Amino acid sequence: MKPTIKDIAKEAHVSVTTVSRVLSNKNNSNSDKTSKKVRKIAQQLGYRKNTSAVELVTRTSNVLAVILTATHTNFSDEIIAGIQDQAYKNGLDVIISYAGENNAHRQFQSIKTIIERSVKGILLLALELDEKSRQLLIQSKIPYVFLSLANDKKMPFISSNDFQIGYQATKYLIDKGHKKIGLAGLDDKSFMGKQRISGYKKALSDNKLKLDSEWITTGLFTYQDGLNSMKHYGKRPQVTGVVANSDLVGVGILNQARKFGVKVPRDLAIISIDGTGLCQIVHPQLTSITQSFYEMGINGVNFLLNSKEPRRLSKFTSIKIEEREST
Amino acid sequence: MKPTIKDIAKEAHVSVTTVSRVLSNKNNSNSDKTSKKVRKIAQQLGYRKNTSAVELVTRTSNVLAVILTATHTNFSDEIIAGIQDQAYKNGLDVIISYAGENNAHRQFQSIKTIIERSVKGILLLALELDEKSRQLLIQSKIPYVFLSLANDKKMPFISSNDFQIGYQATKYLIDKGHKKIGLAGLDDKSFMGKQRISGYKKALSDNKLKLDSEWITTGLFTYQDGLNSMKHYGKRPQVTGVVANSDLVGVGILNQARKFGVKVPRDLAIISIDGTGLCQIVHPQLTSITQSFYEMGINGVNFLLNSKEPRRLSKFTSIKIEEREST
DNA sequence: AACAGTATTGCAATCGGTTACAAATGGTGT
DNA sequence: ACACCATTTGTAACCGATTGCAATACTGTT
Repeated sequence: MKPTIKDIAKEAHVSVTTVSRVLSNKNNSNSDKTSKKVRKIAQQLGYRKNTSAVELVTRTSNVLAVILTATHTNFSDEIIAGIQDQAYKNGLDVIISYAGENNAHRQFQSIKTIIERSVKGILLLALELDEKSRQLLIQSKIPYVFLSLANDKKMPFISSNDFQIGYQATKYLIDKGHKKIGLAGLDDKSFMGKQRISGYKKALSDNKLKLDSEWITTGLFTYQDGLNSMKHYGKRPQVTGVVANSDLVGVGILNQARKFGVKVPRDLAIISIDGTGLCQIVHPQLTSITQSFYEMGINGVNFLLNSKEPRRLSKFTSIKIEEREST
Repeated sequence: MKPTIKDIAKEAHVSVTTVSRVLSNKNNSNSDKTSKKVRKIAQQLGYRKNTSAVELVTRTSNVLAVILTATHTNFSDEIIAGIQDQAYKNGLDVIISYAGENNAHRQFQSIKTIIERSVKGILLLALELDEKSRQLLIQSKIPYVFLSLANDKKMPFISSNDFQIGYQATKYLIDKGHKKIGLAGLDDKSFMGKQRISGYKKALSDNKLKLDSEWITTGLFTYQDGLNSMKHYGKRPQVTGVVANSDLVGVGILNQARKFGVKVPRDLAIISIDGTGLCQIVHPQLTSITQSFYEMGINGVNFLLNSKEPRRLSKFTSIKIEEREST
């Protein structure tokens, strides 16, 4: 049987109270001698705290939960790194749960499991919640924050400003002299997609450029969507520049362009949104609007730690343009 | 305050025992009428089980823990997908903890945290444990299994047969007519590295080919190691074929070769070990020894579920060669 | 030596569930 | 009406920690 504080208490001829105080570092009130003795015996017995018991009695837990989709958002690693680092600094543990992809049931299950562990906070990564899961989450009263995906439901989030992303990316190509600019691979049903489209349109109209709705291709930010977009633009592309809505889309466009014999950047300029490592290992390297994913993770944790009462939050992290070889 | 079974009991005019039985589906012994009533009230009150309490009293948990490094992450997604799917089928929850990269302290911390939650089993992904962490893990008596990384310490693992990987990859190039074959980017200190080197050497000697130790470059399976390896091989490469020890290494070699004006596969053939999606989105697409990562995840979970008493396991999952454009 | 004041320690209740065992209830056959 | 057994329900102990409060042990002062 695994040793408990009772065993230690017996061995050390003290009460469990004393053992508990020593082992949870309330050392302001125990003598050095006793502390040392208790710690030594705990060590000898190979004692491990039972977290369930602690959480039960203290009614708190020092765990942050991250929920993400399995959809291969290749930037989630960066966000998670930020979360982990910041959590670690604050003595918190992190547990991660994959909610399947677009599987409402699994999503619900995942959130339910998390809630039943009464974690300290929940970070939702690039996750679009269906209504039922959303109710569950709100009802739980556990602080939460969406990362990387904003939303229009008045739920707290930290993300890039997607209007700005759409605007800046487009503006960048305009400044390079392009007049026919595509926007590829985004989900025009999502809040994020709408924002980017608005930014894109605004940049065009601000510069007195007309827009052809054929230039916008929809999708779910995947590699395949990139290929499809390029096929749509054609061998003699109807656009001279394109804003790829994820790095994978960018690479897809790039590869299909190569197949078509369309030279990048000579015949087609590409600017890719995200700026993950992928941009640098393809050829030509992709110019990108780089998001501050790591920072999103950091900020997300900070927000949860300071939110005693549920409060509103809409925070944008910075974006920057990194020019590489595709423009 | 969050409702407990006591609240439900009061509301339903039954005892907590009854509520507990209903809500944990021991319905073999409760009347339908009571069950329905209890469930309805639980629903109304927005009741959520307190997992800590359950785990405390039952002394079990239905959680599997995954520990991984931040390092060679580009195949861990596949393994995790396998783990998740299989865990889900068995009604288990999965929590994931990143142990930092090569940070012994963080590794130890991570394992300690997991153990204190007394999970049902631990899956260690591509993780090389230092001695202290290893002791802790063994001492905990919790079933565990290493995935993707074999080891010589008599600890259970599921991985590919790295000797075979080294052998097959080399043999493949030999069959293509290559006589000077490099082995790039592996850690020759690790068990895995040693196995691959043995396989590589055996394939050469079986075919009466001599070996030049300059052809083996060491590293930690990173993109940068790929670049370095190619720089080492030179503009007029001393090898005509190379076995890249990870997809990232393969891409690194590819890109540096392009910079050198070395044409792949004409001047240099590349076969890459892992076979993740990356192989298909670079140009030319990389031929690969593809590992069964998803299957590793499945098998890992199954092993943990069947291991009442800690037992030995050395299981190899299948590998296959997928020919693409780089050879 | 007595006493106040402070530093340590221990008692016992508590967190929210589960479960062995006992008690109550209900149905059946005679 | 009663014995008998099966079904359903309840009582109370327990899991392993934390913590308010009371009890005890020390310390220095007069």
